[in-house]
Amino acid sequence: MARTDEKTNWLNKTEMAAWISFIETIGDLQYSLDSDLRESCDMTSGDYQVLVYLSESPDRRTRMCDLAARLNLTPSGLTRRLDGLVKEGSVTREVSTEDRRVQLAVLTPQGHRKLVTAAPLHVASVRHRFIDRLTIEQMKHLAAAFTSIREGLSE
Amino acid sequence: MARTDEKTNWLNKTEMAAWISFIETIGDLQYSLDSDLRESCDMTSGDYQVLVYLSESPDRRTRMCDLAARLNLTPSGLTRRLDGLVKEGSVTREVSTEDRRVQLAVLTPQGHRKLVTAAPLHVASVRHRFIDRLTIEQMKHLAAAFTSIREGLSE
DNA sequence: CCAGTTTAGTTGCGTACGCAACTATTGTGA
DNA sequence: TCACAATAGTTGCGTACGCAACTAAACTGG
Repeated sequence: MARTDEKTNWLNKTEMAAWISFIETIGDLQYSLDSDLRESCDMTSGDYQVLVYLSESPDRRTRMCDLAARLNLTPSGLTRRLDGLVKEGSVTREVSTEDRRVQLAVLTPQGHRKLVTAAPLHVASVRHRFIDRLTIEQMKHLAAAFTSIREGLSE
Repeated sequence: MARTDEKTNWLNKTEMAAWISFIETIGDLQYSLDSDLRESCDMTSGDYQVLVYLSESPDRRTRMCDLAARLNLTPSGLTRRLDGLVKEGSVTREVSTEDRRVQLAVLTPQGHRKLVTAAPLHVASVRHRFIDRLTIEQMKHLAAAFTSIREGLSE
C-alpha cells in the first residue's frame, strides 16, 4: 500500500516482520495440523477439541452452553458439531436432571477410545509442526507474548 | 488426557504453555480483527487480502491461479470469493491476451478507494490487538520463531 | 500436425457454521 | 402466583469454501 495518509501510524520494519510472519504462518500451521489429524484418525480438529474437553470434564459430560463457550462456537454451531459426533457414536446427549433445559454432552466409551487413539498422534503432529521448531527460550517468549495478546483481547 | 502410552512423548510444562497460549489466542485474535474490519469497513479479512494483493501487483491485476496460491484457496474457493468482489464492483475479470485460459482479476478504481479507506483502519486494528501488546524484543523473537515454524512446514 | 496430457478456471454438490426466530424451561418481581 | 424476562438448545436459511467433474485452451511427443 502506498503511504497516503500521514496521520496513519503504519507498521515499521520490525512490526511488519512480526505481523507478516505470524499471519502467514498460522494458516499453514492450522492446515497442516488438520490434515495430519484427518489422515491419521479421520477426524477434524474441532471434533478432537470436543472429545478432549469432554474427557477432562467431571463424569465425562458437559452442558452444551459451557462447551460452546469453551470452543468459541455459537449454540447452533455446537448443535451441528455434536450431531456429527452423536451420529458416529462418540457422544450421546442426556437431559440434565437438575435443569431440564440443558442437554449434557456425554463422552461414550467409544468416543473415549477414539480420543485415546488420536491423542498420541495429535501430540506427535503438534511436536513435529510446532514444538520441534522452537527452542526452550523461544517457547517461553512465545507463551509470554501470546498471553499478553490474549489479555488485551479480553478487555 | 490420562497418560496411557509410555512411548508417547507428551508435552512438558513449557511446551504445553507455549502451545496452549498459541492455540487459544489465535482464534480470538482472528475473530477480533475480522470483527473490527467488518464493523469499520463492512468487509471480511479475505476480501481485504484480495484487494491488498491486487494493489501490489503490476497494473493492479493478477492471474487467478497466482491469487489462489497466495491466499491458500482452492480454485473454486477463489472463484466464489471473486464473485462477491465483482458483484460489489471492487474487482473485474479480464481474459489474458497472452493465454486465453487465464482470467485476470483487476482492481477497479472503486476497489482501490475501498482499500485506501480500509487500510489505515485495519492497521490501527492490528496495532491495537497485536503490535501494541508486544515489546520490540518480543516482536523480534516472535518473527524468528514463526519464520522457523513456517520453514518447517514447507519441507 | 494432431492425439494425449497438462493447466486454468467454473460449476454442482456437500459440509460447517453464523444469525434470527422459535420452543421449552427456569427465574423474578409485584 | 402469575405475567414477564432470562436462559438453553434446535431449526431454517444464508454464506463460505472444499472436492470432483467438467470445459477450454495450451503444450508435447511421435
